[in-house]
Amino acid sequence: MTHRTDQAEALLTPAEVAALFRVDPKTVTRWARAGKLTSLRTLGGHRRYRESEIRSLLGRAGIAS
Amino acid sequence: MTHRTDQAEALLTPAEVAALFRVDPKTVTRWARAGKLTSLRTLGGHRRYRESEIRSLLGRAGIAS
DNA sequence: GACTAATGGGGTAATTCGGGTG
DNA sequence: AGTGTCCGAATTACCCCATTAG
Repeated sequence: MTHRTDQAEALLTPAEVAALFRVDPKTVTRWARAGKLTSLRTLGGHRRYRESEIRSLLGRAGIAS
Repeated sequence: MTHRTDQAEALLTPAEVAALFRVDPKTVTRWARAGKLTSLRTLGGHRRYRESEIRSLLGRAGIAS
């Protein structure tokens, strides 16, 4: 392995997160603004979300079905 | 030891940078053209990016706005 | 030299951003 | 307080094909 991409963490787009929660992408943006979600930014300003965090949040809601 | 990277700067390919930011490789190219990223060129004209710079930009994770 | 995957350049859809509004 | 929608502007994604990387 020549190239090391160690800290690579899976990221999700706003649309993907919105689909998982069944909400509008804009709502996901509001969650990020409110600090309820950790968001990275592309150099163009678009948000990316940590898949691990999303899964974690979804898991809690999923258990209590 | 695979390579001697003593004094050489670690470089990343467009695809690797794209994967880290969860964007299309073409988008990384646009960032380079816009001067948002430092890019070296292979003798054939393909771009390579400094891993240190990329990690620095990604390091702004966790800073929820 | 031949081969596969990736990149560059260009154009054109699809998302996202931000603010404002129900 | 929380969410969905409309708008314009900016950013990103997907399409082609010629060239480069390995």
